[in-house]
Amino acid sequence: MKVATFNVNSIRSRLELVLQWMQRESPDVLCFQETKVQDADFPAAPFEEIGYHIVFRGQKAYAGVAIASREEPQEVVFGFDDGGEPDEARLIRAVIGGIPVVNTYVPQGRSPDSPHFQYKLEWLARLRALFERHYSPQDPLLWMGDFNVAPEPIDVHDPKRLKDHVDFHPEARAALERVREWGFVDVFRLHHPQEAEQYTFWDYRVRNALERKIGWRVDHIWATEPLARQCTGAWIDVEARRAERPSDHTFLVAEFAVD
DNA sequence: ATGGTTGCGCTGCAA
Repeated sequence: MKVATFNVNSIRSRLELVLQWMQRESPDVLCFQETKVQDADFPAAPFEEIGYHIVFRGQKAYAGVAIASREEPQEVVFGFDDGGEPDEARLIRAVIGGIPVVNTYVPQGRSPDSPHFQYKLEWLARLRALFERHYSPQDPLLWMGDFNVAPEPIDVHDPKRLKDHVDFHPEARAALERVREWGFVDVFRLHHPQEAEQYTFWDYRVRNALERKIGWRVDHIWATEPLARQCTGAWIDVEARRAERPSDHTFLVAEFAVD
């Protein structure tokens, strides 16, 4: 099973890039974030035409998530079910080919002194509680998406300078670590331990960021142990960031030896 | 690089 995640930064602006990538790479599951479109305007037909099911939940202008899959997704649920703000445009879960998949667009947080940053920290705590409620670390489970956190110093281009950035803040890293402790393995790091300058996001505002290696590894594919043991490889498709009208993120891919 | 770019949807906001 081949799975991938991509923050598209508008599914409508990135439609051709995405469809071409899918036809070339033929993933079984592809999770999207920042689709930036309300459900009534989501371009579902093009995905169906190339042989994929697509489920999505979005809103006007910001956020929005979707999952494309070869097999029909089962048990599709949007948002949190803990009685708080469901935040449906940031969280989709489903069971695909018998494996539960959770796709998240974790809130960015804007700045460390902002209420939005507190919301981000709470959001990650709520997500751990959701994993505790619905899943077991002893069973196969995939968590993938834009986590908006670079876990370790090796995952950013300048860890000293970026320590107060919301995507590399000690509190954000600790909040993500709390979720990881529940029972996840970062399958990219599993296959590329200590490999530096492996990024999935480069800010549009930084000129020649890709060439200058000014990036962040904030998109992730994490699996529970029994599934991680079956992971045969993981990689970042840097070429897709060199496309004509690229997203500011790129595709992260992983393969598993399961049917 | 306390600058810069992109997308949405119409004016400035989010990232």
